[in-house]
Amino acid sequence: MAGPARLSGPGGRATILDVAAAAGVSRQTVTRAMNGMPGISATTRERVLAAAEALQYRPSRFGRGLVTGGERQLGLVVDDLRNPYSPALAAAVVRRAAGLCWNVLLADAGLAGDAGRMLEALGAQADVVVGYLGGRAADWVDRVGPVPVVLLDPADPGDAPSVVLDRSAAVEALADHLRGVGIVSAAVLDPRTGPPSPRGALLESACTRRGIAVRIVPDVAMTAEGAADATTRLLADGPRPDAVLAFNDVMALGALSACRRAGVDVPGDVRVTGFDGLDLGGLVAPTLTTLAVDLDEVAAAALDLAVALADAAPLPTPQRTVQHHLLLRESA
Amino acid sequence: MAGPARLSGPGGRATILDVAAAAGVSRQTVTRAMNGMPGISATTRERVLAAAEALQYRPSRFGRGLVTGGERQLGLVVDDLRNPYSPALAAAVVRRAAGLCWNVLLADAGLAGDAGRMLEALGAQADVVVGYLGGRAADWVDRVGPVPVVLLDPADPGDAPSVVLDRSAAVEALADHLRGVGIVSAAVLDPRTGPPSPRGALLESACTRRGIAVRIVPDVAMTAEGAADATTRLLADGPRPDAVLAFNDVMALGALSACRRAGVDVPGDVRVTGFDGLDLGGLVAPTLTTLAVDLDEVAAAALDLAVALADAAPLPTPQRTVQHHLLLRESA
DNA sequence: CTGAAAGCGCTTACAG
DNA sequence: CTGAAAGCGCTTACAG
Repeated sequence: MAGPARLSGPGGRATILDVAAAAGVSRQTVTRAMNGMPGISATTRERVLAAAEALQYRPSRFGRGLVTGGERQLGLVVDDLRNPYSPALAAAVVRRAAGLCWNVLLADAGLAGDAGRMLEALGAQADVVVGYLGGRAADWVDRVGPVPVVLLDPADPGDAPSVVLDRSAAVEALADHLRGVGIVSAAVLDPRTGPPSPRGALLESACTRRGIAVRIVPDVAMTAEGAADATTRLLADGPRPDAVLAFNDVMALGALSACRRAGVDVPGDVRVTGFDGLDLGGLVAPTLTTLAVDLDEVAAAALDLAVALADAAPLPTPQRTVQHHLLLRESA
Repeated sequence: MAGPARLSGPGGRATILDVAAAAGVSRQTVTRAMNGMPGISATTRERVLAAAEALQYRPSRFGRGLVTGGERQLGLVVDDLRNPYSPALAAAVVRRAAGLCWNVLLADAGLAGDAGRMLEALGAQADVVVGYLGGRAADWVDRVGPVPVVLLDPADPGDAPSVVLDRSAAVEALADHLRGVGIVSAAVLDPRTGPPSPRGALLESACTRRGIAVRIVPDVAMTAEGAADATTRLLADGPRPDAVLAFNDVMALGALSACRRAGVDVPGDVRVTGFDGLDLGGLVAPTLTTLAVDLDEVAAAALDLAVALADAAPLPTPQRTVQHHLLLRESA
């Protein structure tokens, strides 16, 4: 061929009119062929499809969406996909969303070079944004624009639509258990600089009330290596605690490997616990005792709010609470 | 207020015209206010924004996209987000895509109730689809529609655009290493029923050529538990192999924990290896020796193809090859 | 600073 | 079986 006619779409892409012209039919005949609709002869269909193929025609999702309404899209913002908690949550959200025929647009606030721009882009394409917005939630909700936002585990929910995680009952249960097995001193591995994190404070209070001495170790990097280093120091210096309570499961895994390397038996010499309830904790030896949350429940609550917000339905209580629970395995 | 006027959008949602009417301005003044454009007085802007808020106005992404072109969207299909390999890949793709200002639509073929429908939905919203389509790749590419597809690690690439993973050099290096440390018999944990998987066949051939006896254990469930069970049986029955080569890292972790429970020292008594190179393998003790692939490289190759396909650029070689490499850690 | 017109690419009635 | 018309909700020139 001497080269196709000039194409009209953006970036020189073919539009339905180009295909119609190439096939010598009207645009609605092209629609019928492309969408497998009835009321078109087989030969016409073939001819149209061939023209579409030759022109590399791909229907515009915008043109089509404007007419059909299109599917709903959920923007999911996670913290850091390299921490296994994020993908576990994403998996639960994706599954639930698929059941509702929603698509999921995934963004990683930690990995994004420019989180603000990323949120704008997400807001432009999603009907609702759900996610961990961390400390800058207020700023970031603005960047999302007029699209409603569901906050996951916000530091301060205020009256914003959010899924609140309640860890207090699980922490109390853990403290009961620790006292029951004779723990008298515990160290808490906390990523927070300065005052303890909410989780750290919860652990400290629950243990202290039961006569367990608590030492909060601040500034621990939120990785397995960070927790391993901190644990190694803890085991080497001064009086050894008989329990190490980590901020999350990944950090608890670091604590476990530090104990193993130091020849410290878990749970014989030291007990170790995490937070989150990842499957990961069942793969190591000893298996990890942890304060778990059912992420399917979190996803269900988030989607529940998201659907209501997308429909602009009135939400008498824009918050859902999900409880953590104590998951006893081998390490404590 | 006695209740707002009837709204014109789908689902009774407000459109730009509703806001214009409520604020007593024209529609392009609403556009200016919503998008923070210049050439509008502060008071008018306030009035428009208030009307938009009252009406819960959210601009249609279709209306806007039709005019502006909108951002590119990549549909990413993964296998099963609960296997850590998928999120590791997704993280790499999301990061790379963010750099290109593409959004990522995430779908899980394993979790989806109806994978065919899911792929149609993805095809309708994405400019390119990238992913693991498994054995049914041919059928599924059809379901995606006219949108181009990049296959990740396809069983049979043919001449379809794809990122091919080449594991052969890494397998040879592993076999060299195993022979070097004196291994004489190895068991391969293979999920495949019937003939061995490509990975299994590669391992078998490389070991056999070096005089290492290989026993392929078929039908092993592709989970840590499945591999642990198979390993437990392997250690109990008959002559013990001195190496267990797992199909992937998660299965290798199962093999490790089975060894630990059986009191078998790794790597002293038995050596264990995996496939994939997940961070996970560095968190356990002993750390996992594995045949790793750089997922950033995979993501870069996939995005490279995706961009070219989205631009309908000619692709002389529609395939990119990424090599696995031997990552020696403690377990072998 | 504000508005009337045109048009983005598609599908949905409706006519023939 | 095929096509001419209308319209989805927005933004981009252009005019005032």
